[in-house]
This record gives sequence, structure tokens and C-alpha cells, in this order.
Amino acid sequence: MREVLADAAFQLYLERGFERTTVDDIVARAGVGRRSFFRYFPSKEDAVFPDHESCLADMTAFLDAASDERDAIDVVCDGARLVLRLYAADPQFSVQRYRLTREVPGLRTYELSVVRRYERTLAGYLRQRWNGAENGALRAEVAAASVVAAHNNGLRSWLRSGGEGDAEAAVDQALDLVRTMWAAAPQSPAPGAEDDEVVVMVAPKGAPMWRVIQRVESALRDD
Amino acid sequence: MREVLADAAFQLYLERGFERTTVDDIVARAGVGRRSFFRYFPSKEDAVFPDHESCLADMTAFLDAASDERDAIDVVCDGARLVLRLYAADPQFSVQRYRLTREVPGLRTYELSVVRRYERTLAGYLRQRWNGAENGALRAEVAAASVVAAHNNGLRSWLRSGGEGDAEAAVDQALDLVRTMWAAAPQSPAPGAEDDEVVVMVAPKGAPMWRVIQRVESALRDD
DNA sequence: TTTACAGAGGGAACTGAGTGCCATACGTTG
DNA sequence: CAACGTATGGCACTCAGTTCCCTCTGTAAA
Repeated sequence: MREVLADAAFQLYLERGFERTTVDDIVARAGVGRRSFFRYFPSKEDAVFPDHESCLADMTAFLDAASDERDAIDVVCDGARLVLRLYAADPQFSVQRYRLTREVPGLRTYELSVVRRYERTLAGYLRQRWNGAENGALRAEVAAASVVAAHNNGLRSWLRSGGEGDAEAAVDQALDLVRTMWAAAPQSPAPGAEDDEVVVMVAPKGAPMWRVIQRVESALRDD
Repeated sequence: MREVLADAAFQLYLERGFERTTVDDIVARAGVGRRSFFRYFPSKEDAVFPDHESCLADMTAFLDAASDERDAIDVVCDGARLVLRLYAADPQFSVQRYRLTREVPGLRTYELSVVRRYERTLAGYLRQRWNGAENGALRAEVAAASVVAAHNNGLRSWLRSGGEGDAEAAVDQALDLVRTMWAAAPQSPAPGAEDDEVVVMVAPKGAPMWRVIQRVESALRDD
């Protein structure tokens, strides 16, 4: 029933446009009563994103089950990939929905609220993982925003291409940028992980070698 | 008139709650006709954020006028600070609006769309600045998302404190994290700026010195 | 078979946001 | 005075979303 309603709604949105489609139109095509529509979808907009609710639940479950041994950024990147796979599972639908969403302001803002819930979920996980680290909460929110932005960048470029190429590859490349960026600037390390520490060196390219070595040495010296 | 309506609306939202306030209530208190409300605000939500439209215009103007000599990240951070100053200009109002927005889902999603417009504006600037650099568009979106997330983190912590402390300080600290993070991982430099190039070196802290020097040398070698 | 019950769906009527249309009032310019 | 552009008020309409109540169907107990 949910599916019947969502299909009818989506078809009509494509045919007549979102605003020009009334709920009465939808229930007429679906052959059900008007009241039933609002039983399954709290608003007209919800019928366009019928599967995000369960995907969000999947993501939460995935993060809850993730091992603390893994790098936290890697975990949230994999969490984001769950969303990608939801889109990649039905390219034609995803592309049509993308085009529809781009054109309808109401759907755009609705999508923002959906994305925001994913972002908050990822940020919540990172905050817990980085609990106690300096600026843990801040870093968690910035990192979650970065991961979401990168994911959406890759996803959108795939959607703009008409869903033709490899969606995973586009998102992987985008997420790699975030991963290397956060790997190069780790939070204060947990005790017992000293061996994984890295040093990041920044120097003008024209700097004399002795100056560079001096800085490397001072960075490597135990303190 | 705009101000009269916005004030009346905001008062009533605080008194009765957003949902329990009708547009008729607002225009009755403001002493104007119902039709006039929608002339000044396209929706009930808009009356809560009456000044973001002009702030967005200010930001656009600021970015357009920014010198290309400055670091792009620094410029967008300063752009974000324009929003902070808008909030800091009227702490009491900002705090009340923050609490109201937290409680009303409709206002939350509306605020998301406002934030998104700022983010797109910043991303557009960065994309133009990094035009041609590898992954320029991706980096622009991720950086803009980072700046916005950091800004909002600082802003919200100030709002949660009741608008008591120094708003600028909270946001400066948050933005510094993003700035240093992006300063350590710069995009490929524009031609003609060879002298400003930097090399970023990442090495395990326990790595032998000869290995480190080898990598520094190869990085410094002209290609 | 009848009764009691629960849960899904249907439907009428209502509230209230947002829009379109027209009338009115005011100020400006000829 | 007349013509005109602009700001405002008021009325009626559409439609999303809600409330309340009805019917239908399947199920389990008497």
C-alpha cells in the first residue's frame, strides 16, 4: 500500500509537477481513500523519499555495531556509503528524483532535512568516539559535515551523469579526500596507539635542505 | 511595516508557540490587513528570519570584493563571520530565536535552507578561486561545509550559553581548526605563484631518518 | 452461529496557510 | 483636475493536513 501510494505520487509529480499534483489526484490514481495517504506519509514531500527512514535506521545500526578498533573516519565514510548504495540500487528512480528535487523548492528543503539527519547521526558517532579528545565535539561536527559534503558531491556528479558510470567510484574518490585530510591531522591519539602517530611537516618548497631537516628532526624528537 | 509585522509575529510565537499562532493573530496585533503579511513574508517562517536575506547579499558583496591575494579559506571564514555578527548584534533576540527554532520542526528545516544558501555562496567563491586545481569543485564544497559547520558550532555554543560570553572568540576558535586543517593540505598552486608553494610531508613518527629525508628530497625535486 | 473485538481503510467536515483578484487610498506628475 | 503608479485592505478560493466517526474484514471466544 505504501508502495502503491509512493509510485502513484511519484508518477504524477513527474507528469504534472509537484505543485500541480494534489493529494486527491494521488489517491485517485492509487485507488484508495484520501485519508489513507496521510496514514502512510505525513506530507506530500515524504512520498518522494519513502526509503530514507529505514536507511537512517540501517546507518544507526551500522554505527552501533562498528568496531572501536577501526579508524573513526573510515567508519563514518562506510556509513555514508550506505546512503550511496540506496541510490545506486535503483539508478533510474534516483536520477528522476534528483531532477525533480532540483526543480521543486519544497522538495529541496525537505531533502536538506533528510541529509541533516544523516549528518547528525554521523556526528553523534564521531562525538562519542572522540569523547575527551580536545575539541572532540567540534571536530566531530566538522568531520561529519565534510563526509556528507564529499559523499553528496560524488553522488550528485553520478546523478548528473544520468546514473551511467560507477557511483561507488565517484563517491570513493570524494571520500578519500576527506579521509586523507583527517588522517593527516589526527586528534590527540588515544593512549597505547603511540606507534601510529604521524608527523606532518609543512615547508616552503624553496627552503634550504638544512632548514627542512632541522624541522623534521625537531618534529621527530620525543618530548 | 516589515519590522512591525516581524515583531508582532515573533512575540506571538514566543507567547503561544509557532503552530498555535495564526497569521490572523499576527496581523491583528500588528494592526494591518492579512494580505499585507504575505506581501512582506512569503511564509510564516520567514518572519522569524527577517534579516538573513540582506546578510546573504552582504556576504555575496564581501566575497566579490575580496582580494585574490588573500588565502581563500581566510576569506570564506571572514564571510562566515558576517553571519556571526548578525547574531551578535542582538544577543537577546538571537537566543530567543535559537530556543524557538530548536523546538519547532518547521523552523528547523527552514533554518537549514537558510544555512544552505550561505554554504552554497561560500562554496561558489571557493570553486571560482580553486578553478582548475585538482578536485577544485569537490574541495570547495567540502571546505565550505567545514567552515559552515565550524561556524555553527561556535555560534550554537554561544547561543546555548545564553549569549553571555564572547561570540567572536567561540567562532574564531572553531574556524581556526578549519583554517589550520586546510592550510596543511593546500590545493595545487596556481601558475605564477611558484615561490609560495609549500610541500606537505607525512611520515610515521618512528620512521628512520634516511627514509624521511629521501621523501623530502623527492618532494622538493623540481618536476 | 453469534458476539466481541481489533485494526485497516474510507469519508465528511474543519482549520489554516498561501494565492488571485479587485477595490480603495495616497502621493506624484502632467 | 486628471491620470497614474504604488501601498494596502478585503474577499473568495485552493489545497494540505487534521479530527472524528464510520464501515469492512478477519479473528477469537462463547
